[in-house]
Amino acid sequence: MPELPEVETVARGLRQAILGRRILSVTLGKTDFIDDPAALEQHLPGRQIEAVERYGKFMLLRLSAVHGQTRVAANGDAAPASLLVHLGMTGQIAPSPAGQPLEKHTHVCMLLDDGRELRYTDARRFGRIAYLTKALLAEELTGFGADPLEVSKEEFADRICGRRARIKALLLDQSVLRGVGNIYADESLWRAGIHPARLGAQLSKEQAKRLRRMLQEILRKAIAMRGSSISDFLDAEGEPGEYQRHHRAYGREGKACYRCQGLLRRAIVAGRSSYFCPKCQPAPRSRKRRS
DNA sequence: CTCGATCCCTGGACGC
DNA sequence: TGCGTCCAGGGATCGA
Repeated sequence: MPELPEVETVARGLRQAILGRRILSVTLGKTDFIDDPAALEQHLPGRQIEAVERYGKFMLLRLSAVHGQTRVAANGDAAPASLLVHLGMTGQIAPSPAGQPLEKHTHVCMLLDDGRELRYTDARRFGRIAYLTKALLAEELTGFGADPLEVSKEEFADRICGRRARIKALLLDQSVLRGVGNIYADESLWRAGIHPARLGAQLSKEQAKRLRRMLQEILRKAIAMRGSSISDFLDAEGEPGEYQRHHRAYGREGKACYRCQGLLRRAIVAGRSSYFCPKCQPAPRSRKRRS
């Protein structure tokens, strides 16, 4: 479940590990989650990894132009480009010595110029990998919402308070905020004392302000602790994160609330399991049937 | 605009 | 031990 903090952790690890390396060749396994597998094989070799960025839950490997190519394409094929990586639920990307046996579910291997291989593994293949030219990348990144760590309180309120969708759905909506997933949505709602089924429009300015502050605090702390490892998240060094120890809501159904000692509940909100404290996060007036 | 349902996929938990 | 079933969930898509 890599969300913003986990993706940020992986991106930082990759930055340390592979910046400046050149990709020599590409080997593919299953490719049904790759936009255009042939493009990877064709366009990655010869390019240098110049930067690793995070955009929401995406990672962006910025690739150099191809130099010394005898047949430089007129269609911009040799120009700088990017590799877009989304880890989905179970994606992992990390360098390992080229000789090392392949982990199960390894679907992309990029041989680097220092004898290592950058490998992508993904059991469920909910992830996504795409080779993108500058124009395609720009197109790909339109329609995303604000970065939750950067968003001002005014913009946050604007994006939330006018909406009739549930706050949980809004937090998960990547076109509202980019990078928040189920764990950090629930954690921030618990901290802010807001029920996940409250409508955006039902939040006061004060509540929106508090929610933003809690969300940012939690995301920063989670990044500092290298993310949450629930089932199988590992960073680019193959290490689990530590933030799961600080979860106050996610996965705590039936356990005592850290604030009021009441029992946490789980309900499906916006199609996702949502954990909350019925006492600290009072339910909205129900619009429909409900006991 | 917002909703729920469905699909993608595999591993792990659980019941019998 | 082993099988079947359910669940996890980010995102796309479709119909209501």
